[in-house]
Amino acid sequence: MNKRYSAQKMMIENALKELDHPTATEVYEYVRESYPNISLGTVYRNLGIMAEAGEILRIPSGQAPDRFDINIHEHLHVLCAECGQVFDAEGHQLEDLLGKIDKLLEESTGVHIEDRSMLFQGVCSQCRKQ
Amino acid sequence: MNKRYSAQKMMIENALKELDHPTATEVYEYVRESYPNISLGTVYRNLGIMAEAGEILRIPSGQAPDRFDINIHEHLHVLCAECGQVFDAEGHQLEDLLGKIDKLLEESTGVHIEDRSMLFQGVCSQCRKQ
DNA sequence: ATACATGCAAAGAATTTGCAGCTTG
DNA sequence: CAAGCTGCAAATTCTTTGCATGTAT
Repeated sequence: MNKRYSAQKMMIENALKELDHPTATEVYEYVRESYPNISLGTVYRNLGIMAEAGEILRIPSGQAPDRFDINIHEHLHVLCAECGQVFDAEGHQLEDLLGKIDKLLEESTGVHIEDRSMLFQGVCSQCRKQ
Repeated sequence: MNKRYSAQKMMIENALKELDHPTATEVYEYVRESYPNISLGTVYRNLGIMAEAGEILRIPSGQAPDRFDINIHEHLHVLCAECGQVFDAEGHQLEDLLGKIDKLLEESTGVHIEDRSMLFQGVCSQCRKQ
């Protein structure tokens, strides 16, 4: 999967680093500034491949376009339902709580938890003011 | 929001009770068996309204169609990656931990959490034996 | 009555895909 | 050179919406 390293893929990776949880279109527009020839299809293709390979994270948001995250590190996402912005959260307290949840779930369901995807939603402080 | 109680809405609610986390299309097909005239648009419209009103849960899944859950009650889903079985989990300990996570997130991100969708994955005890 | 809901079909948005041509190893 | 990737555009898939008509309160 993704054997060759194209200039496009590098630019897409770079865009993911520069932008904050961008959508495919946002990545497209960012890369476009320095490389106008790139196509949206290529962006989608690469994001899909990378997400599939576990190199990046896909954040589904239901009614809005998916967002992508280059941060693989254990952390949670909080999505503002109003403006669509994604906030990151992490910390040892959070990890602690998540670990306890895993344990509870393993006890009650017998499933050995290996993976979790969680999305929290609400309204951010800025949107609440409006 | 949804002032009138149409036969269609009742059938959609019933479908949500009968089916396990169905997609809009699955609801449509279920209702259709007893009421062939219902339209997919109506199903989407009602699911959207109900989700918006907090009467049901929308579960975004990224590349697949969204799923809907009539169970508003605090509970988690644990999916066996091997056999595909979905386990439900709930309890006051779990709620306690989730509440704490909400609080932490609100403190660190400023977002007032109103909704969360979480999916845990692993291998169930039965599949582990094989 | 009349405000709201429906069915239908068309529109819209997000994402995927087929294919010919260019690129990388 | 061959396998893979790109750009383009058309196709798919999921979801929403406009409008004329039906229906619950």
